[in-house]
Amino acid sequence: MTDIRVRFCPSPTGSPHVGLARTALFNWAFARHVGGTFVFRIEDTDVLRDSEESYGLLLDVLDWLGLDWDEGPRVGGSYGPYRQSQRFDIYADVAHRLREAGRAYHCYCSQEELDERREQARAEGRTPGYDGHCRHLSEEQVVAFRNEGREPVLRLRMPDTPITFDDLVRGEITFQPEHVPDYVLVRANGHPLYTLVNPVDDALMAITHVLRGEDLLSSTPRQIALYDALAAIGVGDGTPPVFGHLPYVMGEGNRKLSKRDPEADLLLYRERGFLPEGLLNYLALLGWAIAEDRDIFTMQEMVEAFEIHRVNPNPARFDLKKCEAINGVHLRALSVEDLAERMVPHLQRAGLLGDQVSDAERTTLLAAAPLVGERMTVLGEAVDMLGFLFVADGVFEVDAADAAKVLTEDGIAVVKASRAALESLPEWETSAIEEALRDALVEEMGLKPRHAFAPVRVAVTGRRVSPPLFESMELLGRERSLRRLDAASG
RNA sequence: GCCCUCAUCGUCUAGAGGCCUAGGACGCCGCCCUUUCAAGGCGGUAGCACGGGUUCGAAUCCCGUUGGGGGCACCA
Repeated sequence: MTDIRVRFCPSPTGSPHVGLARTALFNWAFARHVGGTFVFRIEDTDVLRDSEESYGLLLDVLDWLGLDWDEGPRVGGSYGPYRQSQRFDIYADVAHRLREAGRAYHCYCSQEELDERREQARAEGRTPGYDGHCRHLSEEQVVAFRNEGREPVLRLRMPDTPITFDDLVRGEITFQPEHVPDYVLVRANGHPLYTLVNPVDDALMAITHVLRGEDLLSSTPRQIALYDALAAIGVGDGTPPVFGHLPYVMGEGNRKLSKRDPEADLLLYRERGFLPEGLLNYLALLGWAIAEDRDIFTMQEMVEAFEIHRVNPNPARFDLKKCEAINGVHLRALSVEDLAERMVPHLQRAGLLGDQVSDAERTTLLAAAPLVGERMTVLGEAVDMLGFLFVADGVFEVDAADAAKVLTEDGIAVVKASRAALESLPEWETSAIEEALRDALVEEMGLKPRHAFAPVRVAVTGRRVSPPLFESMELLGRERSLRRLDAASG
């Protein structure tokens, strides 16, 4: 084995989902760990379901996650093109030669006939797969079918021997020939199927290792058989890739996380402000562990440690809570500058910042970042937490429910007292503010701290839950803070 | 129905025959810290699906059962 080549080959349908990201991650980590080549191929042979928008999203999301590829769209490579929609002539040629060589044959059975025989087989307790009906048609039969106007599909002639392979995560697996019937490579309308194009491109692109979801496990013997047939016509060397079937990522209940599952939409995670490194770290935990007592790591650390045979074969439930917790750890590890920078798009989307961030706003953001960093699990939470700093006074509103709870008659008295204590403060900074408020509210009014500061907090930040109060007031500035105290008193 | 596959706390996992009185993490509960909320610290809760073997010894190996998942397409 010289050059290790792995591929990630999604179909551009719908919105990218987390299962896809996990597969991409494991392929990527494997390739990087062994110093191999990571190929990104687009399997867009399904004209009905594939979309250009989806294709764009795929690139977008991989970029966001930082899973870079060595060959594929945009970067090219010597095995291109990397979009299967641009390779139809290759498949047509391969299909033709497969038939010439007798490794595949035309099948004229109609859908109805197939269904009928399948039902019958099922009823009789036999394996319901294709029965090899058209395996050995005579010239006359073919002519007769043609005359009926039938268009044939192309089927691979499967060997009548068991097929065994050594799965990287599951060990040795054997399929008996009666359970892998001759299957369709090319539709009657001439369109090649996944079952043909996927192995053909793997062979043509010299892929050595295939890591994919366990849903493809039972199609593996078919692909191995095709590899052999392909070698017979000079495509590839007949050595099938080594397969490794990754466990499912399950959703609520005990179902595979499907594209329709809202929890599965990767774009949603980006919108909510998950960090790519946080999401990836969590995804890596679904079937793999870096060490006995550790689950936080960087992608670089993952690459160094990733061993495919250490992947656990059992399906994993996606746990949003844990995903958030892991993300929170990564978020807290960010530098102040980095965190501030990453919050910007979320604040912009909420309309709290404009397209151009002013120097003053940036300064505020930098000062606020350490206050909120340890309070967030995803970046999107910055909107609620920092809104009070960036919203114009005219637009600022106190949360009604919080006001009702805290800005009672007593509460308003507290607000008024704090206003009085603060208005002539010589220096507007955190410790001075704290000292003044403690003197006025805790010492003089005899309030417990928690009761003393709650009304002030609501008046100034609009909520009972906020970043630390005194720091927040310093950031807000004297003028705006006093105005809000006034507004709450009135 | 047949084939394939999986099986450790609620969840993700560590465990490659003795290091296991089964470890870690999330969650949950309690305490500490505390201007709110968090973060942090400390402690607690909870698991080897079942039954047979093999072995001096099994969470670990074998067989079976049960349960889950996937497949048996002109989907991927």
